[in-house]
Amino acid sequence: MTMPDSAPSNFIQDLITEDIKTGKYEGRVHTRFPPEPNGYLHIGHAKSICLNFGIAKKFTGLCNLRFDDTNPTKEEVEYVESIREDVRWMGFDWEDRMYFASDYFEQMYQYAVQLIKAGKAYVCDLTADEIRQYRGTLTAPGKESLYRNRSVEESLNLFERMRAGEFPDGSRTLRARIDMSSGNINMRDPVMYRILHAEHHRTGTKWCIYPMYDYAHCISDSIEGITHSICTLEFEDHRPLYDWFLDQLDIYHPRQIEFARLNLSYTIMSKRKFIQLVDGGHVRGWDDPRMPTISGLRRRGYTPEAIRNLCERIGVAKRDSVVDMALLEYCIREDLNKKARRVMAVLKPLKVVIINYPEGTTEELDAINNPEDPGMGMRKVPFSRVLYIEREDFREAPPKQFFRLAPGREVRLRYAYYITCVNVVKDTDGEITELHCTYDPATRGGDSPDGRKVKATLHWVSAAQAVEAEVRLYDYLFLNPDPEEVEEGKDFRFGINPNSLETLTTCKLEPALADATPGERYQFERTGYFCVDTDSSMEKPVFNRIVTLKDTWAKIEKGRKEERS
RNA sequence: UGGGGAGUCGUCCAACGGCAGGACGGCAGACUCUGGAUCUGCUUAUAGGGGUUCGAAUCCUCUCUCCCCAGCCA
Repeated sequence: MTMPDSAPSNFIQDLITEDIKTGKYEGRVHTRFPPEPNGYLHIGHAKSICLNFGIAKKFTGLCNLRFDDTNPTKEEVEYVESIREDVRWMGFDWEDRMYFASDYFEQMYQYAVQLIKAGKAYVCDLTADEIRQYRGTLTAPGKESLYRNRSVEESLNLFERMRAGEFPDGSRTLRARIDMSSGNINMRDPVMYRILHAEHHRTGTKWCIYPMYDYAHCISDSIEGITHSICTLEFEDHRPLYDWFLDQLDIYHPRQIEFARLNLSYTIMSKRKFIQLVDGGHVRGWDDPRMPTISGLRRRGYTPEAIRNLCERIGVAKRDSVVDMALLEYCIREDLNKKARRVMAVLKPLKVVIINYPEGTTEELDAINNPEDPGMGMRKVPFSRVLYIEREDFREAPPKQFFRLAPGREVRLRYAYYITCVNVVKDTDGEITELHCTYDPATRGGDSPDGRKVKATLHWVSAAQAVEAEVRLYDYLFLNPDPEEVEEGKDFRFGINPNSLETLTTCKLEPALADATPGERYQFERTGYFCVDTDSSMEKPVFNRIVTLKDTWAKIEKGRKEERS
């Protein structure tokens, strides 16, 4: 795994460096990645993963994987499995340090008893509704619960019986006794434990009371000897509570540091909305290649290297920000440019007959597998009288700056010959069905001995040997860079891109692709990077377009279209 | 109108009292058997007003704007 030392520093590293200098935590650095196993990880989590594991590595410290599983009604083993897989795939190793907050339930219970004894916590019989009313508002202080001053003995007794299962869900809570008039609502006697007669994916039915995040998280960090507990901005005003519990308990006290979560243009990053996309049939599942989930990106063909690189490039700060999707695309192109084998594939085929090429003849031409890496070698590509080229590569009436094939024009077929279009064949509807071209035998391999130049080089596939395939072209899931920005009264689904998936079923691939296996990535020359989908089979290969190549001509055309409208 | 945060190129991140810099994007150009890659150049920013200072993005002050918080979710 590479995490170059050139990785730019950030304010968190600065704080840690300072802590090391002053001898806080004896110079140790120990972080954790603490997902709740209630859904699949997305690229926003990737930022946190890279940050936490990256910092540990940079300071030769450790990073734990810890599941924050304090809410049995939402959490499932299925998610812990997928999270483990995703973190591992991202290239990080927690070694033997995979923990669960639920591992610490007994200790948390004991600490809670301790807080009750110290008069710092009490059992409250208010209903959820009453608690809400008593909490006050953003501008008005709260009211103290009438149970706030009940005796330590009574609270102790009640808390014990809560654990024993004597009370129904929601009937009582354990609350911290802090300050109902605090400007910080989190400090208005927050709930520490609630009664939940629910089966937990790890502890089964052992518990019917479960700790709340604020109480569980700081204690988990403390138990694991975490030095720097890195979380997102919305927890900033929970920090006083984090500190309060640890101070009251007088136990080892990590430092919480908050950073801005990742947002990406043209996509969303919320579990709730992912579910709406999946349930609404807008995507095919959590691992749909259009989803910003790690599993979606993986299926799409993104590499861990590219995602890690993105995380490094975007930096870490406290300001809310939206990273341009173009940067993610840059990262995957950069990675795949070095690694992906080049191959020819015609997505939207147009038949070409080389009328002066002998019938029934096939020859093998040499092609380079990766011009960026000569070590990847060469391959043979069959050439014959009938070929396919890309429909887009021919224009009967070529516009200005269109260099590709047109009537009477000569272009190069990559690694093959120069050809000239001599005739356009159409059907009764006027649709072009095939092209007749002549080739120049002297240009075999793609160079002309007389030194004449052509302005375009086209990719092509020999018809007789072509492999048929399905190719899925993806576009952004949303039309607007900010999916939240929709018409008054409409929700984010109104902005879904209806054309985020285009399925092509008649694609022609060069025979080298016949035995491509799921997960393999290729560059289809001139069109983009593609990855063999998990739906793929020998009978019917399926490819996902990971990202297009930069396309100057497409940009020119797009510019013209916009000028006209 | 309570509390907590944040404001630097279009976007993201630097600059920690001393020439506002990098990356992506965009725009030009060079090169090219991928209109790819590569290379070169250009473009554009310190929210606003006061103050301190030889010197302010940075320190002080006032104002403005944006984000988060009223789950027995995390």
